[in-house]
Amino acid sequence: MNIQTLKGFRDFLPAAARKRQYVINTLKSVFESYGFEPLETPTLEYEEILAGKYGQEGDKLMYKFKDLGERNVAMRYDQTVPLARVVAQYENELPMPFKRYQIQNVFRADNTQKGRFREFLQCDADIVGSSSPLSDAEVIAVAAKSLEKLGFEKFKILINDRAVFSNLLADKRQSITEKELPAVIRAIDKLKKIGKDKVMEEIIAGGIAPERAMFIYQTIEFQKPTKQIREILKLVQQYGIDALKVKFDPTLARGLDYYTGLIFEIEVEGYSVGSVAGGGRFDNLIGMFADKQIPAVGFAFGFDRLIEAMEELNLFPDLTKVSTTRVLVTIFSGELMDKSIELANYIRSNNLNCELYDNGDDKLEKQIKYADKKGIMYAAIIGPEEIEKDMVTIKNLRIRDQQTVKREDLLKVI
RNA sequence: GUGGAUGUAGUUCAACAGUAGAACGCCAGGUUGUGGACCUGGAGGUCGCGGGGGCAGCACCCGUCUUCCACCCCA
Repeated sequence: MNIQTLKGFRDFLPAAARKRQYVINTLKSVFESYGFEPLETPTLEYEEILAGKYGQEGDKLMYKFKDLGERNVAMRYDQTVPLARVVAQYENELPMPFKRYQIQNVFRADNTQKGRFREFLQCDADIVGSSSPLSDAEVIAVAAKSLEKLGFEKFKILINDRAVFSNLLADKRQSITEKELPAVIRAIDKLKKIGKDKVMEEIIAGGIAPERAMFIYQTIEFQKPTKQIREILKLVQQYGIDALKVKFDPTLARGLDYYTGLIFEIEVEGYSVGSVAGGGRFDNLIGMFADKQIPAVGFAFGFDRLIEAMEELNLFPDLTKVSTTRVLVTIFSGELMDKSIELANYIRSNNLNCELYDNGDDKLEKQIKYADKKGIMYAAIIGPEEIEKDMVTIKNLRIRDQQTVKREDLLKVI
């Protein structure tokens, strides 16, 4: 038997898991401060719910199988389609607008690569049922405030309006068809990565004549902000986001086909791998299960990139390197074990995380080594000397210092 | 799905076709009441897996899987 994790799946050992939870908790607190509420949906859905919602590629990458009841099921592929299902299924029970955040794993049977896994965490926040620009501004603000809360100082919010692209359709001179548009958008989306020339090549390769491709490209490049965008820009500032951080970028495209209005991406200065968040308005998507269209706007954090960027910029507080255990109570000997158990209970009853070493036969040296390795701040020792005086020795492993105190005074020390 | 690399001790890596090694980590002792240093000793390897040619394979050939990187696509 090979002991290993499945391709594209990961373990998170305590040090890494703590960091992830720190980020998750921070995001939750910001989301909730704006009135977003948690939503959880099942890992498995009926296949027909998910099938065909993500295009050809998506169908290929979806984990699908038959369960023991012979039902055709598929694993959560993103959080937007389940959201649409929930909105349709509980339409009358949910407050509208429905503001929810969702932080769950999604599964894609994609080939692995740097920063790409088969199970990964998505952090979405969306507002369903509002077409107000205030909602557009709010999701941008929530994303920006989240980053600030995590310690990011320098980042850039690029925003654009998909209308820029749909206007191309209306423009007779370019005679671009609805069918050609997604490919053009995908090509332009790569601008930063591959440069203008390659983008032109790709548009042309998609079957559009060179002059026409150039015309399309230039039309986009010199677009002015739409009225919607100007409105949103203004509101975002009122939400307390530094205007210098927000920039209109007509060449911002975002690959996903379903965006209808606002689109935005956030790039962190000093982290070049890519954007850490992205989102936009998708007024025609939620309605795929309901009997009517319901507008929506939202965004998602690329969780792994967020972690990576924080790592590179050193934004994790020391806390995340430290054990959640505050005190390790050592056991001096089997005979004195009772005293240690009692002490551990006492510390715990005072709301401090306290761990009792679980083998009284181990040497004190080994017990303290354990505490040190685990990053525990204090070690408590109760031996014959302490018992005689009815005291306890508390050792600070950080500053290599220790003192012997009365039990009542213990809490003042730690 | 396509292409390129990769796999040897817990970890990071060595080893000309001819007896598998180092560093760090781990364990024990030095130090039977005290962690990060030091000294001494020790344990630990189906050389990813399967096949092939060869007197002989960790090394060569084929297949397969893993991991990594890129493309496609995407977060």
